[in-house]
Amino acid sequence: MTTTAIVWLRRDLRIDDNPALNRALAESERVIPLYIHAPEEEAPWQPGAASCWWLHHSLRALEISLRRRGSGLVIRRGGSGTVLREVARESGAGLVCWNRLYDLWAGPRDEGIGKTLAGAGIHVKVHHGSLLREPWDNVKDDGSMYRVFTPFWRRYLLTGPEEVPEPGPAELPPLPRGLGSLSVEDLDLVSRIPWHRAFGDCWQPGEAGAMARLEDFLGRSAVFEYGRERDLPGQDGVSGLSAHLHFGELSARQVWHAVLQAAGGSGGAGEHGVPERVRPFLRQLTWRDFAHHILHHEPRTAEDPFDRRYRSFPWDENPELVLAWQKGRTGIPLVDAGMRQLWHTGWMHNRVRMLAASVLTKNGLVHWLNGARWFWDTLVDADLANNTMGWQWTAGCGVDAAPYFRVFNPARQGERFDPRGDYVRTWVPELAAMPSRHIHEPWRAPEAVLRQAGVVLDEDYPRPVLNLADGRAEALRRFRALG
DNA sequence: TTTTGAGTTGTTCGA
DNA sequence: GTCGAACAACTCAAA
Repeated sequence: MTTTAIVWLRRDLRIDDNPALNRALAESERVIPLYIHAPEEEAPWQPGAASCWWLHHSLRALEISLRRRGSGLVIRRGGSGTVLREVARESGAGLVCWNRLYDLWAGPRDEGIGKTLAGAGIHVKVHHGSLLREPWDNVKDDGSMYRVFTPFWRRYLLTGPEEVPEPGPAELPPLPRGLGSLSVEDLDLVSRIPWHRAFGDCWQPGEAGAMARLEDFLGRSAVFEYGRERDLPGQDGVSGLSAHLHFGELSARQVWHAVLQAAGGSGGAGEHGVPERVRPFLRQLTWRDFAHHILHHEPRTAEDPFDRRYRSFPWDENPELVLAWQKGRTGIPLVDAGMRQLWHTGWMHNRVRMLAASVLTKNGLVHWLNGARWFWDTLVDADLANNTMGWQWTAGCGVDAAPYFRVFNPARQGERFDPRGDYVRTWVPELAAMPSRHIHEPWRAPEAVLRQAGVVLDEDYPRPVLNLADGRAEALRRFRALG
């Protein structure tokens, strides 16, 4: 029996259902939970500012709960391979366990580190802990990847059940004495510019916060209304678990099984193991697996259109539009509401993400990567697989993408999904007194209505900085020319 | 082997 | 006001 094992924690910042941690505990007497800060290894997609804020708080939460169980968290900085060898040497560890990451930079890096450690006589165990299934497990009969979601999802239903989560330890062995560690603060993750000051009111990073959110989502039965409510940004109809899932504060498996349990389903093999009333939500959860499936099989798509024809698409440079879009000053209320919610809370409702992306790429003809990079920096749930898939879907160049002619109309979207204007009123307070009929198109409102609402266009709130109809027509021309 | 039908998230136009 | 058609091309699995 190996006496000391290192658990290399990355984006599995939890104690429950952590296969690497359980493995280390099963095979050794002493266990060292280790976090290595090496953002430069993640280039060119180093964590953005909002992600770093989340990471800071998540690490603190993890450290506290590890200590409560009798252990602690060792934090180091430097090349991951080097630090792992150092800590192994200092502690005499003969085993390193981790849960797999799927990012393009992580695969080769981890494989290299695994070989180096093995060469130094250290055992390595790699586990599956982030997705419902490994990206290579849910493939077509001929072994190739899926390009359409529905068949991918159908296969989940037919070939379930999903793995059951493993309970985590109630107690942990103490850390070996004398192991040096940085503090979370030393990592300097939180920007000195306090633009994230409201994040703490919205989010509780860490395993306990993740569990509380899941329990709330299930407890108030929102999961059963998800099919209807998830599209309404002014309502509390979604789970809000995205960032928790990204950092692995809870696993997709835990969510899957908790939902099934709440629905009283067996979760057994065959489609009927998944009750109808939780299918809409579990289907969305499976989209996360699908995004990782795509990026695993086509890693180039983080920056290159999945549909290669789009490489020659004539995007426009439009820095003024990009700036207005980022600041939530486009003059299109629903888009501005979303962009301000993003800036303020580090998160945006998915319905509005699609609209904001559609306006930037299809009305504004700006390359989707401009939007993807902004989201990357400002979203607390920024995830390369999800972000890439979402932006390429909207731009029309991705897997199972929106057809080029599907261009969202912000006013129509507002009527359908924010009919009373609640969401706009919350995030664009200068329009709060506008009547619902006109709130999504203030530039078309009669003078008297504007006056009554106390809105002076271009002073209190801008007119649209782009002509939606012209942009749409031009986009359709260019997309058609591509075919 | 070939055919067929369906496929996350939409809008506009004309009858 | 409501309704269907048009706006492509391609993937996938079942027949």
